Amino acid sequence: MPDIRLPDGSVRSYDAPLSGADIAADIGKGLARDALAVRVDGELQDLGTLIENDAEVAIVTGDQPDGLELLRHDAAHVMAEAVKELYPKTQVTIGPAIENGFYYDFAREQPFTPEDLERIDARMREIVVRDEVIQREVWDRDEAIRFFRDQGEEYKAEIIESIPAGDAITLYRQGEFIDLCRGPHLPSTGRLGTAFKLTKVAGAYWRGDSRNEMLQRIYGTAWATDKQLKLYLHQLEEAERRDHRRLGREMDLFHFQEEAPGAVFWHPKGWTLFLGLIDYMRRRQQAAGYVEINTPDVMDLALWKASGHWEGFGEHMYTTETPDERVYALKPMNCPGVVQVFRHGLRSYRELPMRVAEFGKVHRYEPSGALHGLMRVRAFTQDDAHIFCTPDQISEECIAVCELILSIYRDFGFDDVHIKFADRPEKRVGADDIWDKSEAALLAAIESSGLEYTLNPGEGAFYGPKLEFVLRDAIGRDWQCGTLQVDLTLPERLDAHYIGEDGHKHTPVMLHRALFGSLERFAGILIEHYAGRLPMWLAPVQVVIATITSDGDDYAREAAEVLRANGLRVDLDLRNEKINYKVREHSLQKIPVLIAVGKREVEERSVSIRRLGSKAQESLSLEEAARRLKDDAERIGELPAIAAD
RNA sequence: GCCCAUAUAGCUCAGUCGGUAGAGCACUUCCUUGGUAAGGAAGAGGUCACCGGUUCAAAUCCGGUUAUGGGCUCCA
Repeated sequence: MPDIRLPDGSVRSYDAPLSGADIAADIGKGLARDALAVRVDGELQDLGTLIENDAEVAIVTGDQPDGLELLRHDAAHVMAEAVKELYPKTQVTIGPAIENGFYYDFAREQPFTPEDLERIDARMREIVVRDEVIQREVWDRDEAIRFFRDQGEEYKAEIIESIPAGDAITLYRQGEFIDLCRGPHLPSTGRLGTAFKLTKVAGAYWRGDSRNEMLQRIYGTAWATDKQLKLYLHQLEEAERRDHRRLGREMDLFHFQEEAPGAVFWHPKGWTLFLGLIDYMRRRQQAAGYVEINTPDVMDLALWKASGHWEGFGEHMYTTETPDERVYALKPMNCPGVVQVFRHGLRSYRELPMRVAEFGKVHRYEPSGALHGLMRVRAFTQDDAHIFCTPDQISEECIAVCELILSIYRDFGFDDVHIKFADRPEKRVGADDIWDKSEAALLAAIESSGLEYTLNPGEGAFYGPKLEFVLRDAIGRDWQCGTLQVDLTLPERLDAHYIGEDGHKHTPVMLHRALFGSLERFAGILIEHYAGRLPMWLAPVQVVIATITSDGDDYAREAAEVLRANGLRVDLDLRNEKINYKVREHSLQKIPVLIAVGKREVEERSVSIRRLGSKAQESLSLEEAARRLKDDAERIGELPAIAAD
């Protein structure tokens, strides 16, 4: 005779076991209609599962995160059912819910075409209308394997085989379609509703292993209501508008061309942004006690053999062919070069910690399919630094780096940075006890800094564990930017030492860190983050002075000189065009400040200022304007005033 | 690297059944001197990514290469 406690604290007593569906119906008609599943004592279950004892029960609907996830998972099942109906020879594999939607991986010889997607979409809607009951069944493992084998579903059989013998297997049946699934599921296909859309076909390796065959993955998005779906699709379109590749073209920042895949041609405006970032980072590093060096781009391959990079990444390194017998390599990393500077002459413990920065341009032959605008290139500039220190200093230095990174990110308006702790990978150098030490040191640092982080097991660098600072692009793709790595191995391999207090040689600890990570990538992220509307201090052109009639030309030139003398980046627009035209053009170019100069301004020695995103005009004397704009341009860390177009 | 798709003027895109290429914007020149998101006219601009094949004839059909896009794998 269960007493059911509901989320609002109320208790309902029933004199017989009943299901979540019964409870929902008892509470109200609307809830009965919207109910997707039920949470019993915290555990998500099918709506039809009988509740026999006292329990805390919450009815799950599509407007809750876990309800939405169920909906998406069911969308994957319904898609698989549709595909099996339309293309019976296709094998199904796995199909989970993901952020914003779902996918299902299919094995089929012929590729799915966009027309196929339309057919599948239409069939899915039929299955929703059919409102097939979704039933949970418990099967014997071996029987389940036999069943799927008989159906020609080798992949499903393989999945079940990897489940320990003796475990019960749950299958879910909807109409003619039966799929292996842990569940829970919606009570029937009708609950899926119509707020879904198939978005794309892509390749994906079976079990995520590139040695395996490639399956066809169909992606879709699914929501609780049509309104939410529409909103999401609209957001996607908006995000496309801020794609850095598109803005890079529109704003004349950079380009790529076929002769140099994965390498950037920076145009004057883009390079101004790039230099602005370096300039900013130099100041931050100087303030944080770093020195800066520069090391050769091309060095003898022997150096990378010693470091271990050649062994691990030789396939991704550029090497030279010269009249020399020696083979040189284009640097894919800065660390070996930095170590050469450190080990040049004797170092004392008194010099530690020694924080050595380098804006190093590195070349890596990345797989062709990995290239992606500025985010993933084959030639990029790291704001790299290596901190040589004693074991005692690790923790303090790591904490300082974390604080520096986050402080810098805040200056650009990134306040929700994902931090991941990546520990030892399978392919690595260095003894396990060394790894124990460096992992513990990095972990202690992140713990004591109080930052939240997630684990990324086995994803560390080959020489040490790392923290990854992850930022997100316009359409939600994550990119690693900053990184901090503890390395107890490379200094030894590259023969770096210092003389300790005891007068003996010791091997220093080396911390590798990059804050932006790749200048190219960070610039790309920034462009998307600001939707091209860079804050004044970063904007390649900060002010455009536009004349209204040619009578203003001389005064406009003079005004430009005054502003430039105040350190501002100013363009002049003296063209024989109407002011409306000029306003439109420079607004589209996302110039932060537009100054119009007409008869009135010439007479009053004033300027009329219009800021990006606002229609308001402000009239100031030239001197006052110069003072204020200079102030604005020097103000770092404040978001630009972004108004909708 | 793997799967799928795409490649036409600086940009965005048309181009039917295979018959030697078109628009808008941008650009140049001229007219217009206009007060806050597109003033008017004229002109110039293309080895249809590249290589090969089929054909009397290829932007169009076929094969290959390269690059790009979306994913997967990888990312010192």
